[in-house]
Amino acid sequence: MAKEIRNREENYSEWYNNLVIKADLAENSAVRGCMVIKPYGYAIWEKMQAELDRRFKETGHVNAYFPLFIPKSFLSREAEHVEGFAKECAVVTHHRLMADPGGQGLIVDPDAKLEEELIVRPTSETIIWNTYRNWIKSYRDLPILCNQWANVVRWEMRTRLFLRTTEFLWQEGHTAHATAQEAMEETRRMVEVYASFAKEVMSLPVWIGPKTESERFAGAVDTLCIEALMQDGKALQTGTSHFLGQNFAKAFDVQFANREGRLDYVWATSWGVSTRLMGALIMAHSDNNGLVLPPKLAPIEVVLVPIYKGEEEMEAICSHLEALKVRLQERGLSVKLDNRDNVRSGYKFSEWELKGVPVRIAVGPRDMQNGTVEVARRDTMEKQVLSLEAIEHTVVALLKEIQDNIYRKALDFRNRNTFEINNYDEFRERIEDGGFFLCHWDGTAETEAKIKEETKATIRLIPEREDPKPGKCMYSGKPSAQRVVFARAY
RNA sequence: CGGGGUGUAGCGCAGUUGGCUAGCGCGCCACGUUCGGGACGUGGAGGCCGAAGGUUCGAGUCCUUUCACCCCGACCA
Repeated sequence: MAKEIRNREENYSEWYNNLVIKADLAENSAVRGCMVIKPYGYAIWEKMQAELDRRFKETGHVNAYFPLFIPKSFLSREAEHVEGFAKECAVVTHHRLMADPGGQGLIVDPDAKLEEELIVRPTSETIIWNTYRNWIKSYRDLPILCNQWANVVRWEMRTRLFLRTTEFLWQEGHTAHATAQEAMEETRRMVEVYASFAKEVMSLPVWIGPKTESERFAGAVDTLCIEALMQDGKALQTGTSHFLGQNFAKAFDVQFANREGRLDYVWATSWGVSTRLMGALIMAHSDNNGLVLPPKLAPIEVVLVPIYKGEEEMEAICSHLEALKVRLQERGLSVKLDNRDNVRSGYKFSEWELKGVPVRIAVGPRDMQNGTVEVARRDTMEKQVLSLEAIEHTVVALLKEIQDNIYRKALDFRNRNTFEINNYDEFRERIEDGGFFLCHWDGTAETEAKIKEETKATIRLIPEREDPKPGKCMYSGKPSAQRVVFARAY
């Protein structure tokens, strides 16, 4: 299936777009580069939010909320941060509209010009650190472990549903610590939270590791990330966790009295994942029949479809299914009984497959007689006729099996598409087919830039190995401490 | 911002060297027959042909301008 998709790589964008729209997840809005997340798509996001939030709380974090608007001067405080974000921001310059004196409509009231422009947040480090200054006086105030669920705006030149929209939803954690070590541990802890979330909830295998200097977040000392492989062979960064050192504390003058009574700057981290995760989910698991949702993220885990002739039979089967629905719900499952009488069952089958519902149970007159149901699983498209007895146990077990199987499938795909390459010519050739490439690199930004220029491949991360094996850079032949992960990326 | 493409019904499209009443499929509404993998028949509703200007007896079609969207780059979670 994956191969089928990759064979039409030139149409992958179209495939993805169509899938998103047909599966009723999202559409383009009237506003440039923004998207409308439709109810079915948003339900998936809510499930992600709930799972992530639970994990954040488990690791000692609390939620808070900071303003949407950031005074322009804040953004210019941290030099590298300016470089990274200044070029792509939405700016509020006025606070009032007025009727056009010359005709119809509204114009911006020229008298309502703001003294200092406000930036719609592209990320919240600056406004948060400006706030933290007031919260932190002593080591006793630390650590601060805040997260916020918010929307941010980045005026990217090119947009794509879920992957790169002008406005997107995300969570951003911002923590403050007394020591560098504590902050580094936090950075590590959160990237691990993302990785286990990806694996356990999204059924998505990811690589973990630090970025190279050139790929780092603007203003970070170190950026850890998770990277996943999509079915067209391209990599997707699905989460980041940054060790910010004392950069923002210095820029916003956030100092605290330590145990020895001396003033020191606070150590910081920030970490985030966004609605891009939805894009990853779609591109990693879907097949040509539509979405394939891991049960833990499926808004509907089980759909019940009656098969009938005539009103009488329909009523009998539907009331039978109502009872089954209750039985399944009592097991904590999210169940939909599709009792529409204006479409036929075959139509319903296709529609729920398109939406990625993991398990479908169909019941017709034959089943009514035999006390059976037809159970179909979305991941493999297999069907089997089972006894109605203890069906709820079977379904619960099946959902778990599907969750695991989707992961195994994605892991297998990634393993089959991860290559160790030593020769640059071979690399150039093989990169065209996509995948992750483990190669030696001399550690210089120049080599990294050359390779990117010549092949469009970037270093996604430096994988963490217990015993890194040294070698020679495939490009320059110079010594390399270990292999790094190259890929073409979204 | 560069290169390519597309704008005609809710969606997907056709529309000849300009020609008179703008079409098809899907969907929608009504009725009937159907119903174990995207049903069928009959009837019906739905369009300033992206926008503005021009050429012409006549423009969906030709010319100019403009806007929007999509794809490929640069930018990026």
